[in-house]
Amino acid sequence: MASAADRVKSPARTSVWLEQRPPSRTRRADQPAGLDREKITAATVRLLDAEGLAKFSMRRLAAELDVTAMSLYWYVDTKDDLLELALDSVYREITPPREEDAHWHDRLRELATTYRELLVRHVWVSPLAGHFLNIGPHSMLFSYAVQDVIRATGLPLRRQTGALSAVFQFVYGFGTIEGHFVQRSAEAGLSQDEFFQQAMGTIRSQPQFSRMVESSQDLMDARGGDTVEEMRERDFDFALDLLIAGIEAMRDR
Amino acid sequence: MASAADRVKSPARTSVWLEQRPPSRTRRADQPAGLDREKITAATVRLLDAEGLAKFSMRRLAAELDVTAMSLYWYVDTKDDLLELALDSVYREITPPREEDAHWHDRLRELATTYRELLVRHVWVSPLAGHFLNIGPHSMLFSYAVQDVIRATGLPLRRQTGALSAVFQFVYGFGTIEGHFVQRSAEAGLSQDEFFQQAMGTIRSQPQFSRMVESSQDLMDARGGDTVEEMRERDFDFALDLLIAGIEAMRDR
DNA sequence: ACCTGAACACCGTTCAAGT
DNA sequence: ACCTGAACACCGTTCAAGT
Repeated sequence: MASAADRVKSPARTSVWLEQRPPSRTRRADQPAGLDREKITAATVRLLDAEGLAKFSMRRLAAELDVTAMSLYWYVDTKDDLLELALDSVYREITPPREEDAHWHDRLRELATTYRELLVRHVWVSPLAGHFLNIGPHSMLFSYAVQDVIRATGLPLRRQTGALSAVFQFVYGFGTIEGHFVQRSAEAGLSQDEFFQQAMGTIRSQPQFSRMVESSQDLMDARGGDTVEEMRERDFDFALDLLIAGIEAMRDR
Repeated sequence: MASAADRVKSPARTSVWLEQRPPSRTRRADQPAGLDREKITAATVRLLDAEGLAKFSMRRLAAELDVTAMSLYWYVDTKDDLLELALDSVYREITPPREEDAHWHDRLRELATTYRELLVRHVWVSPLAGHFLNIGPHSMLFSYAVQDVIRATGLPLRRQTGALSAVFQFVYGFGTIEGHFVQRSAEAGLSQDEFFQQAMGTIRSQPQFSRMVESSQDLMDARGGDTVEEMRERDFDFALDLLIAGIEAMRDR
């Protein structure tokens, strides 16, 4: 039994960036609402930052642009296309450090930090980056910057994809969790420390969890740092040191 | 101006696992539809595996259980609660390796591999694990297994959270991307290799990408392995070796 | 105690029609 | 070329009502 979902336009599109249509859908002076892809994309990013991925809708975006939802479909085929455009556009914020003479340790640390900050600043990037192909021009530039740094490690070529994966999948995971925590704190109207204390308190008050919390108390105590942010900073720095040390060790093996 | 979203039940719930109500909502013989939380959770996992997170809805699940959507709300407060229950339940599949005498290298590799497989088998776990607190009983057991392994590394206590983060955030990111690729291939009705070839072909055919693809051709060529799966396997193994070497190096520093 | 039907306030998207 | 209104087939959730 064929459902509507089975009747797919030929061929199934996997990304906005692979569409054939000329990218000439740009603003013209006589356009009624003065829309174009850039304007729509910018508004999408603004809305996603302000209200989150869950609340974002074509109708909500249209209202923001003083237009009906349907007019957006003149510039974009689907909501997913729009999200892909928004996703790629924020990678512009990562300006690859072009000081090629710096030690790769520092270049790697800088790139990892910038990426982490991007994921925290735009929490919606993490789910979307996991979901789309992410081959837009700006994310491509980022991924080539990553490749450049890995090349500079001196690892044999056949090891480089694995090392790249170790470092940047870590940063992706770290930034995802961090961004989520920041967002939850803000939603609760609390500082990160207040939110952390409250969450721990609630968990500890549940008898079924007390045993588990105790067993990891030593880890928490030894983590060091007075605030949640400080602890996280130490963890991130140490993890990067660990990864760098790992790369050195594998290179000399 | 107060919107409906501002009027929040006191206090804002952050997890099913923190609800106060007695967990006594269990099956009784005389129940019309014979439902209970376990049955509903199991059906949720089945549906999520079969049709994905995007297509999952309360109405769809209800149909699967031969019941109206509203009857589900007797057992669960919101759709999110249900997703949290489903999420935690699959962590049951990770049975922590209880051979405490094995070398921590092997225990870490085994735990990482099991976690990776979980993320690939249930692609919907990755977005949910990023979104919820993930403090259910089964995920707790997993996270304590992780702590045990990290403890066995011999790293000083204050370094352990950072090392834990490096290893398991990497696995999370790796499994997320892998699961997504597997899913996309399956949706397109292609093997992973066919899908990969097709995607590369499409990208290469776009003039705006050819320059970029070329620049990373050497990396791809050197990656080794004849199939996508083989290349991925090598990358994963190497990344784990790198992380283990990094831990050793930091311990002796 | 458990389940249902009707209703509310939303979605993404299509299509024919307007300017 | 660009934008709209009406309509379709969906959502999650509430609430009063049934058994």
